[in-house]
Amino acid sequence: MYTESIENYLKTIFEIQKETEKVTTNSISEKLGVAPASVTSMMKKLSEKKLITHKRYQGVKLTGPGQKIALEVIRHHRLVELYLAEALGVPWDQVHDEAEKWEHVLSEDLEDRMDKALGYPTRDPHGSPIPSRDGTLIELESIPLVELQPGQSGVIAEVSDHDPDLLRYVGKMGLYPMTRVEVLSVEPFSGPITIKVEDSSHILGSQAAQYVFVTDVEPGRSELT
Amino acid sequence: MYTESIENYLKTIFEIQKETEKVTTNSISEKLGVAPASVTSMMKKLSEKKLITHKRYQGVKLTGPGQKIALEVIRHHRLVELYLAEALGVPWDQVHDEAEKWEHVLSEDLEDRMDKALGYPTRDPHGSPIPSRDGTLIELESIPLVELQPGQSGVIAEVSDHDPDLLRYVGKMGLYPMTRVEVLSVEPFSGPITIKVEDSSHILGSQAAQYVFVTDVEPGRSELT
DNA sequence: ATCATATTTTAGGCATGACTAAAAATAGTG
DNA sequence: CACTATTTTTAGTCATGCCTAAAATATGAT
Repeated sequence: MYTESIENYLKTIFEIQKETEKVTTNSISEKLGVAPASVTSMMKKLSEKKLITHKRYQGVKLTGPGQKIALEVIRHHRLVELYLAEALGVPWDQVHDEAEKWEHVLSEDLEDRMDKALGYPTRDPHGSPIPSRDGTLIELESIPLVELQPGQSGVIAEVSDHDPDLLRYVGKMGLYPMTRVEVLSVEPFSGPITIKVEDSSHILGSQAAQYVFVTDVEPGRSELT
Repeated sequence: MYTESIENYLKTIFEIQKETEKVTTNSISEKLGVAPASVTSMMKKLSEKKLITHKRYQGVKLTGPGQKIALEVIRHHRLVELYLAEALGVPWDQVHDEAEKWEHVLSEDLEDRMDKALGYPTRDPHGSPIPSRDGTLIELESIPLVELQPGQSGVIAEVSDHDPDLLRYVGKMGLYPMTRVEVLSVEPFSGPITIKVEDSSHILGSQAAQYVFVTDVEPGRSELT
């Protein structure tokens, strides 16, 4: 078993790897909230354990075993998030912080029991895919809501869970995964967009619309008029 | 917030205090599985934080605040045990070990949610009382099953959860809390006893019978014949 | 009461994982 | 290409919580 700290580093590296190709010391430092020097010394340790490869000044990359562990932690995290939401009614803006703690103390047995109780789910409350037990992660093709043209509509695939305030904000509009949303208008110069969700319309800041991802994009009604 | 280590020490001191009056360095050392010297240095730290009083070579005692924290940890532990058993079907011999980890990461919010989901319970799966949120613990009057005379019967109040093997052993006989058990015979020289649980009889070692506690003791049928 | 034994404490170390400050390597700009 | 700014690493510290070995204190038997 690895320490909580190691699990967090591996998870963080995996998440950065997913969006920026090159995983730098600074990016890990920022995301994890530790000093860059602390990252370097941990990278040395992870290299020795063959969980990452690390060329001095050149960033890091997870090895097979390293990625396996990262995915296990992420599986724990997302299963717990969903469990807390479904079984205990924890609001979706709170499940992330709780899962950050639980992910490290979840036994394999309890993982299985939760998985079963939830009916072997594939998505967490924010729409992120839950890795399978053998470490397979199926990413859903999706684009940021902010990129949709007026008249286009899409189905919410995923909402970034990095900020509870954002989740509460978009949650109030009903922007949950699986919900269809139509873009009515887009203000220029990265201005707000007007959207329609379940027959009521809302104004959404472009910043927030960057963190809401949609799939299944269709031309929408305005194309037909 | 206190460290996991501090929480474990306080919980352990509370548990020893409950059964032996004087809490010695060695008893803490054994129960916690750490060297006596480690205990001494932790006692120094807990004294400075006013969580215990400590006279050199004279044992320790929890202060009010120290006991409060101990009871919070125990409340977490027992609530989690019951939750795991009820909600996820974890067998009663496994809940203790899982709860040892969960008790330290349970937020107040989740504590409340579990408490509510369970219907504000007062006993964990082993029959131990769950302290209330304000730190009140109601001990049930009970005596070891081994002290019952042939013919007497009682209701299982509590089974020690210190050994999973014991729990599996007595569980197979149906010796769960709230179950009535009758002592049919007692072999001399601390020999095994014969018991009747739900119309089937079993032989129980005296060692095990020491860890099963009963209440509501009645003379039983053999007194009437 | 004394002396051996058991208990507890002190002293000194070690691993983990964080930090700051300073040095080294890289990247960007004229 | 040189020079500055940024990034990364090294060096040295620190707190936590554990350890062993040795010293101090307490306990119990004669």
